[in-house]
Amino acid sequence: MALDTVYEPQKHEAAIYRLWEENNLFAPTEKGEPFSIVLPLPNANASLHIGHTLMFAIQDVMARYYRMQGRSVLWVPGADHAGFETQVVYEKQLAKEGKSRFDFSREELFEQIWDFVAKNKEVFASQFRELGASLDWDHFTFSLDKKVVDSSYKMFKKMWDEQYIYRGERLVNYCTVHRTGFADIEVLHEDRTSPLYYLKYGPFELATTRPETIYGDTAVAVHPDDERYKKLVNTVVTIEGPSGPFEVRVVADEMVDRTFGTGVVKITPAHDFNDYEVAGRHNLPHVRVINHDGTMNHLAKEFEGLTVAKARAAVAKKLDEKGLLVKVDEAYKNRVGTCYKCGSVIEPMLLDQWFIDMQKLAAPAIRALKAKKITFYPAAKADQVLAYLESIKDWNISRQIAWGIPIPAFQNVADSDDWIFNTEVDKEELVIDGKTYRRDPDVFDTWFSSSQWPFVTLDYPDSDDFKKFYPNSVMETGQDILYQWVARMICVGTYMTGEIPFKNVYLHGMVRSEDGRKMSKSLGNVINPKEVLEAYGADAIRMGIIAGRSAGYSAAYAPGKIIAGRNFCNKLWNIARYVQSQENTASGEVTPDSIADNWIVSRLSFAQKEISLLIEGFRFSEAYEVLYHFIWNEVADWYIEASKGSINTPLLGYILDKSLELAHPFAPFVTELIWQQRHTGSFLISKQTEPVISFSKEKAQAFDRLQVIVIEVRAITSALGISKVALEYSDSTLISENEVLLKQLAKLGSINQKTEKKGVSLATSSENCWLAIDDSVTKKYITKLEERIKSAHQNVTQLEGRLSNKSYVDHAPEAVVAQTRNNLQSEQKILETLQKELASFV
RNA sequence: GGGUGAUUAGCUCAGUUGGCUAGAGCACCUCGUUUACACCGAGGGGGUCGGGGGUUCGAAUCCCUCAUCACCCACCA
Repeated sequence: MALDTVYEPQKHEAAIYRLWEENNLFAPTEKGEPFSIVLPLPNANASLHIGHTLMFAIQDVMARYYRMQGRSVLWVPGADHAGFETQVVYEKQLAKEGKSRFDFSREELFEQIWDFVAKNKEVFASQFRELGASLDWDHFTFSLDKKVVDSSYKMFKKMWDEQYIYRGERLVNYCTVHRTGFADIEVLHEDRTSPLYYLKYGPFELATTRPETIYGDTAVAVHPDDERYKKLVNTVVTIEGPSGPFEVRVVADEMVDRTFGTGVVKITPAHDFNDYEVAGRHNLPHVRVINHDGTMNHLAKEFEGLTVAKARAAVAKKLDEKGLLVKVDEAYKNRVGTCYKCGSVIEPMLLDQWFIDMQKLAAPAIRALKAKKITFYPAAKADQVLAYLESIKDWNISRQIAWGIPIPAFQNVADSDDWIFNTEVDKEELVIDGKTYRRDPDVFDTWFSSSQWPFVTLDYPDSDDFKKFYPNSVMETGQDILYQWVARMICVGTYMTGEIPFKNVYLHGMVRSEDGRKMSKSLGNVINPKEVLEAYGADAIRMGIIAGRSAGYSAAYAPGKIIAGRNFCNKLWNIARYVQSQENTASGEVTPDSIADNWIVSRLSFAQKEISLLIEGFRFSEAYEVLYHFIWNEVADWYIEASKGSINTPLLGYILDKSLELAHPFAPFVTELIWQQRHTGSFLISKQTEPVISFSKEKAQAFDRLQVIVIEVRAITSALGISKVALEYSDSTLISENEVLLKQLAKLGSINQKTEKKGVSLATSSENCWLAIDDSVTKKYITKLEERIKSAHQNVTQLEGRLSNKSYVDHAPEAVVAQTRNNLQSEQKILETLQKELASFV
């Protein structure tokens, strides 16, 4: 069968994936040490982005590598309902139709989003396949699957019973546009310029960025040691406000910074996190003046119905009119919490929510981390997680949205403190013992379900899968969700199963745009992986995205590396074409014979060991480099070229097969495709790696020495612009025994044994040999020769300097010194030869 | 305000415990159609490893310091 000269991935990739899938080759094997990894579940609301490519490439390299090492590999695919995220995407669609989520009941909305997501799940599952991901599709889990919901309910119940969960009215980060609360970690803090208003406030003057919340003030705070205000502490003072006088208590609290403004703070417990805490310490009432939609309520008197921003300006104006506004610092800079989806200001809002006591939940996780039970790549991330968990605050898990897992809790309509656990969430009301209970309309934070991923996907607690594959071998994910996901999985996994959820965490950085900036739709610098995939193929994009990346670091998307990947596939393809064209004739035993044979087997042996070490050490980019170099520079450039002189067909076939094997984790499609042409009825994906055949070290080293001759001949002939030169030598068995090989590799005209030197000596080889070049041509060589002498001279001087340093000889390890001596000796010999050469010309 | 990281060739980046003359891909220059491959082959140019100081026989690598740029965390009204 004649193969195209250029490899076209588009023609073959889909068929190869189908072949794997139809033969059920992604499923874990019965035997073998388990290796398990769960895919960080992509959001079910969007298609693939370039970051996914990196994630898939790394994880698939591991899955395929360990599968070929005989491990029983389970790689679990999934999709996240991504509650809030997805609802926002869907709301945008509704907006295009002129509708809003508030036009529907939560049940109606849930149904609609369900249909919307079902379509998307199909789309991205097909995209995983296009990248060659060897995921076990039978284990596919969607975060709203029954088993995830059941597990979430079980966990909620356990936490409730064991008092890890409490319900309470707390100040919560709230987006008034999306009308839901968030966890602290979801809030984006932005630098903003906000006017700082200096107000006359009863007997005080104070600075505030929020004059509109004055209607919710229930105290004014000063520092306990502040002499200026000491007399007023614990008194009740009358404040003239925008709509008339009101009374507040003066409290002393350490929180107040005496140097800021006037050292006086108005306390609005219902709308500020600091003030809320002050109120807790001093037993102050909470007065809510802002509605959930971000407008002022009736307590704001004539400002009722205005948005916060409008009310702020209006109240300030009113205060000014009443002579209560002292001054305004327009250039005041502060940090403001914003909604990461719409950018609107997060309003601290008093809400009844479910919270997890994180100090309690994190304690076992902290112990596990301190005991170094989980290894992080990069290692420094372990300390970051630890620091995060040690200062963690309680986790608000209630979300006021439709798209998510309904919270299985019902409240007694007659007694607001009476809550019961019940999973009949399809009912709005339950009547139990004559008492009526109404369902909590909220849903869980998405991360509440996804934090269970390592065990819920394995059907914890009784399944064979769980027993075999938990804890997971590796958690590979983006460093951007270290806290949101990785930290929570460690907490939740340890809490539920009593064991850490995974042994290793490998974090990849972000794929930035070509200019090094963040990729974002608004900047218009997003790379669409689908286009790259279509242009270069999956193998190319996988290798290109892995190349030159190390754990935890973000790096720019580099198209040159994708092209290199594409070229590498073509190289493999053409190596195969060549080998197969030679194989038509003979078959026989695979044994290294010539020095080239032994050399390539020694290089193969080195590459196989090195690649293993690097992959197992999570150094994927370096493993890829070793592979690339072995196949391109050693197999193709040296061994195949050598084979054109004298060929060992069975060994050549073996080298090709082993190359395919080593490359398969990185370039699964092209390697399997070639494999299928060579070995019908067997699959490279499930081939088990065996040790490399044995070879003669002496012969391999002889080839090294032959290479030295070849390299110098090429350099001299290239510099002089001549070809087909005759090589002459005396007393060299290396040359006499390998004339054919040498002639082929160095493109020599002939090789002859002579007794007398006439021509240009080869300086770097220890063999006595020279190129028989005419005197008229050698003249041109003088300049080159002088350059070489200069550089050799520099090397000799440097090495002599090092060796004449007594401290170096005394202190450096013997091997290092010996190496230096060797280098000096060979450099001296080169210098000597070159100088003699020059002398003979002049 | 704290913390972490980065700065290596024109570009994008590697470089495990300090140790051969600091590497790769892309780009660049010269030559080349030879039994796979021009998505190619051979040869070549290009770096005082951000600046300064220190430790050491020896520093891209360890320490200090400065500069620039990222990112993360935090309750400054």
